This record gives sequence, structure tokens and C-alpha cells, in this order.
Amino acid sequence: MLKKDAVTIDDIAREANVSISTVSRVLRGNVKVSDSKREAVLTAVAQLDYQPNVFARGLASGQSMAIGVLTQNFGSPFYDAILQGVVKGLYGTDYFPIFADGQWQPEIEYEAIMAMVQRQIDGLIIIGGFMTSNELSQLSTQIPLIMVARQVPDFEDHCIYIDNATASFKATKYLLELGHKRIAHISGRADHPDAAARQQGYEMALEEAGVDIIQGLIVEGNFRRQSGVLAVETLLSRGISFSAIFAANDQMAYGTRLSLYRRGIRVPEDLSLMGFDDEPAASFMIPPLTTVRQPAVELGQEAAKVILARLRGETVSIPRLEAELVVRESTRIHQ
Amino acid sequence: MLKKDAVTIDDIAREANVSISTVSRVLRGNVKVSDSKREAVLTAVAQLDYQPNVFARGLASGQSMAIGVLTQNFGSPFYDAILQGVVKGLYGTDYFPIFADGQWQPEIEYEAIMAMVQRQIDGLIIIGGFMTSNELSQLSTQIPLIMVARQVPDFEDHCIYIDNATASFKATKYLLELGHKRIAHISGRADHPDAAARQQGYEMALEEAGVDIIQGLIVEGNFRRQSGVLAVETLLSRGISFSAIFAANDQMAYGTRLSLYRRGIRVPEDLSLMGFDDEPAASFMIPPLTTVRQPAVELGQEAAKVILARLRGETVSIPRLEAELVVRESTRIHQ
DNA sequence: TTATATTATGAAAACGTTTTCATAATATCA
DNA sequence: TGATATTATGAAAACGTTTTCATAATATAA
Repeated sequence: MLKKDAVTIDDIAREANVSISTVSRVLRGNVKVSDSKREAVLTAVAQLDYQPNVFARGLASGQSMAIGVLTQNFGSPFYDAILQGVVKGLYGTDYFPIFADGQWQPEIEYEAIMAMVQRQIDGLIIIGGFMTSNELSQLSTQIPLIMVARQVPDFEDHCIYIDNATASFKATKYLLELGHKRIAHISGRADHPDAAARQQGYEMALEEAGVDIIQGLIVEGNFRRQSGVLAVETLLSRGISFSAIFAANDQMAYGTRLSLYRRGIRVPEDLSLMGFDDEPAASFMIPPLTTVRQPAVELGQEAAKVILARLRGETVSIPRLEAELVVRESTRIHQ
Repeated sequence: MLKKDAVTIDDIAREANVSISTVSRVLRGNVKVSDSKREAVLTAVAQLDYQPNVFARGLASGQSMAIGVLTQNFGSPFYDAILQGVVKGLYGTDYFPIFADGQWQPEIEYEAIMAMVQRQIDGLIIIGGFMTSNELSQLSTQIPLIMVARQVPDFEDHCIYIDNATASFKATKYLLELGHKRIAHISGRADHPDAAARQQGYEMALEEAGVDIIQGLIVEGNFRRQSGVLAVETLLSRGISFSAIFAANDQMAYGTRLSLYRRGIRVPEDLSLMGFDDEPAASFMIPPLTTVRQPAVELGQEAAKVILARLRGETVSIPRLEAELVVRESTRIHQ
């Protein structure tokens, strides 16, 4: 809180020889004021370096001009990229983002959202997370709400996401086209819908190609790097041969890569490796990772756009974004 | 903003048969209230699910209970880890962090800080950035302020940082101990004091060991991955031989690694590679990166602790944190 | 020209708290 | 027991805006 006693609207009113109502009107710009008075107010504002008090404004108007943004983990590249998109999308508007971190834990997520709601945010952008369809519907009656990077059933008109199954299908199909038949899959955490969708896409592609789905080639991870390491151990211990691994996100692909390196298994000479997300770091993996690109920044930017529009009372429909295969050097034709 | 008309302190007062003053006193807990009334108020609060209005509170008390946190870039692992530390340090207190992103651009940084100050934050944590010593001193007369991960001259009692020169000295010394004499250095961006300090530590270590500093082995990067790639090109084009590279941060080390991979130069067999920061991803580089660990989470956590204490009016001194060498597999004895 | 509609403006109420100030109730002391 | 100090409490002012309402000034229509 600034210590110097702030300039208030009263000071401006006195300086400009008008009432505080007029000052307010000039500042908000929603009601007509004569040019001469407007002029006077504006110069007074500039002269005294007036900064409106956010609390007084919020209290009187019932608007905070803040958008709450819930991420799951500061430091997760994919989520951070979405954050960046939101920042970008809000930049230059009167709205200000307030961030909170759900830390991939349902209770913390709930608390964080409530803390933001209590802080009177005007809109809420939730990135991923665990809120159920019911909870979200309930919440969205209270506050404009957009869900990013997650497809919640019965809530699709609030969700900006790419179709995980389709994207995953593309990735798997590419591996099949390279001649791989035994493709292992490291899935995301079981309680996460995205993980299920990605696994589904993988299985669909295999089916379509007439390749048997081998349960022993599917192993559950948790979207974190370390789980990729463990998954390789598990996979190898099962003794079923395979020529490619499709990890449900890039992070697990990095873990996988490390595990393979430790065992002297070369990528892509001995084994092809496919990720999912296309984080910025993916192109710096050794070798650069073939993956499916989720347009993260765009997702965030679109979320900001949509919520802004809805706040203005416009009815906009959710844009559909597509994932795109990014071929790099971690995959090659199966000999 | 919640649509259902909120429960106010008046409702509680009515329900509990006390005045609103008493309700406020119970809620704030700073003034004694008889047990019976306290009881009554508390049950009413629970029953009606009362949520205090942040704006009214802020307006009346002059406190926002918010701490502004300025980062330089969502998505930068090192900064994100500090953010996490701040979140951790604030968790469970009455204070709530508000984040903004300076995007490594002085003007945006300034704007973002002003936006937060205008939002009446009670304290400010700035991570890195470009504010000058003067600007910071000026700002800190207005608001409690802690600078993290940057050492600003004449402002040290507000700065939580590790000694970059010493840390860098350690790293270089380790390479020297491995028998490397020709050690290239990829520095950070020239306008950044940390970059200068790290280069200084590198030079000090060489001097101490009686090894000549060769200007041709020093090349300027900008702390980003891509600049590591370019640095290797530059270095090789100069035709001066070297057996180790010390990059001023991990990100540039990744870029370096990729560039070497492309040229078929093996790490660590042909060349040792040293980073700086120890981001979480460093241990997943191929091969795992030897680096200097900045205790990022701890830095953030300490920043939160210190600012909280100062907000309570306590005079606490800044803790000193040490960087620590983390030896992994990207370095080896020079043959 | 007069009656009526429109416009710009200021006064004052509202927003929901915290906190000062006054006072009734109670405790403490001689 | 009476006088005084202490305590708990409520009334009311304050925080700095926005917005409703009333009104004076002006434009428009007959």
C-alpha cells in the first residue's frame, strides 16, 4: 500500500471546479460531459497524478476488473505457455490477470479458486485440473468461466481444448506408417481424462491398422518426467519386444529418453520415441523429439478473448484448435 | 463477481444479535469479545457461509492482504521455481500472491509493477529484472520490497541472492581440477549484472589457477537455449581449441548440447559441459548435466518469509544462501 | 412565445467493511 | 460501601468510489 496519502477524486473535483460525480463520469467515460469540464478534469488528473483506488471502485461498482487464472503448476512448460497466452490476450485491456496454482491437487485447486472468487474476480480461467462437470456447472452460474486444455463432458461450450484422441491417433498412425507394429504407450495419470483420451486415440489407430493391442505394452505414468524413467523399467521387465514408444506427454518422453540412454538403447536407431505437447524444450532433446503440437499459447490467448467477449455480454462460440504432428529426429522407419 | 447477493456483516450481526462492530471484532480477532457473543457470531458465520468482501475490507483498513510478485517470464524454469517457493512461503498465511510477468522488457516490467501497486498490494517481490538501484530505492520508500535472485548495489539489504561470482568460481574451479585448461565460457546477456558476475567468477578461477584468459573462448549469449546453439557455432568458427564449455545457465547448456550433438561431438567423451542453475530438467539432459545449483525454491520461500516479517514490522536480516556444485555426467577428466 | 422534452450537473445515497468514540456494565481498590 | 479504573459493546464516522435522483439550464415543438 502506498504510504503517501493518495490523491482522491475529491482533490480532482476541487482542482477542476466540478463535482466528484462529474470527475467519475469523465473517468469512466460512460456518460456525456461537456468538453470544457472534461478538459478541466483531465488536466487535473494529469497534474495531480491521480490513481483511482481499486477498492473503492470495486466496492462501488461491484467489478474487480480482475480475471482469475488457475494453473496446475508453475514450472510446467505446457501450462506456462498457456499462461503466457492468457497474459498476451489480456494485455492492453482493462483487465488484469490474477494467478493461482492448484498444484495438481484437488483440494488445493478448490481452495485456490475460492480464494480468487472471494477476491471478487470478474471471470475465471481454469487450466486443466480436476473439478468435476457438476462443480464446474455450479461454479459457472456464479461467474463467467472458461476451461482450457481440458474437455469436460456436458461442459464443452466452456472448454477450449484440442481433441486429445484425434491428436493421439495422428501420432500413433505416424508411427504405424513408419512400419512400427509393436508400439508401447506410456499413459498419463489414470484419473485424468486427457490421459484416457490419448490412450484411446492410440488404441484406435492400432485397431484401424489391424494391429493387436497388447496390454503388456501399455504402462501408466503420471505426466511427470520421472514416471517416464520408471515406465521404461517396467516395460523392459515385461520382456515383450517393441520398436517404438509413444509417451502421453513430452515430460515423460524426456524421462523415457534418459532411461534408454542409461541402458545404451539408441534413439532413433534402436527405438523410435514420440511425445505429446511440443513444449519449447522438445526441440532441444537429444535427439530432437518428434511430438504432437498443442498450440498452448494460442489456447491461452483464445481463452482470454472468449472470456473478455462474454464479459462484454457478447455470445461467442468456442474456437476449435487443432493439434499438429511435428516430425523431428527421435523417430525413424522401422527396419 | 458472485451473482448471488452476498451475505454481509449486517446479516451476521442480525443473526447473532450483536452489532456489526462486534462481528468485525470477532472476525479480525484483534479485540476481546465475550465468549458468548464470539460463539454466536462464529456460528452465524458458519451457518450463513459468510465471505467478507475484500474491497470493503481493503477500503476500510487500507490493507489488501496481497503480495505482488513480478517474474520475468512464465515458463522459465528457474524463475518458475522461485515462484513456487513464494507460493509455498505464503501458503497458510492471510496473504495472497498476485503475479505479473515482466517479459524481460524494462517497460513492461515497469508497467506491471505499477499495475500491481495500483492494485494496492501490501508488499512486492521482484524476481530479477532491470529496475535500477535508484528506481528500486525510490519504490521501496513506498512499499515493502524484496528483490530475489539479483544483487543490486547499494540495495543489498533488500536482495536475496546467491553470490554469482563465487558460484561461478566453484564451477570453473571444478573443471580446472578435472584437468581442463582451455575452458570456453558462454556468458549471459551483457546488460545483465548476473552475467557479468558469472563471467567474473570464471575469470577469477582461471587466474587463480594461473591459466590464461583467452578472449576468443568467451562468447556472449542471452540466457536462452537458442543462444547456446549459436555460441557453439561462433566458438568453433574461431578455430581455438578447447576441452570444456561453461555456460552461464542451464538453458544455454541445452542449446550447446544440441549444437554439439549435431556436429557429432560427444559429451563428455570429447568435451565437458557445465551449466548453471540446476533446473529440474538438468538431470534429464542427455547426458545429465553437471551444474551449479541455485536453491531457487528456497530463494522464493525466504523472500516470502522476509517480506511477511517486515510487514509485521519485525526487522529481519536477509538470509544468505549458497550455491552448490552438482556433479553429474556431462563432465569428465581431461585426457 | 409558451409548454414540454432533453441535457448536463451536483447532492446524496450506497457499497461493506474497520475503527474511533462514547457509554453502560463490571471489576478493583480504599 | 462508595469512588474509580477497566472492560465490553454499540453507534457512527470513515474509507473513495459509482450511481441514483433531483434540478437547473438548454433545446425543441407547438
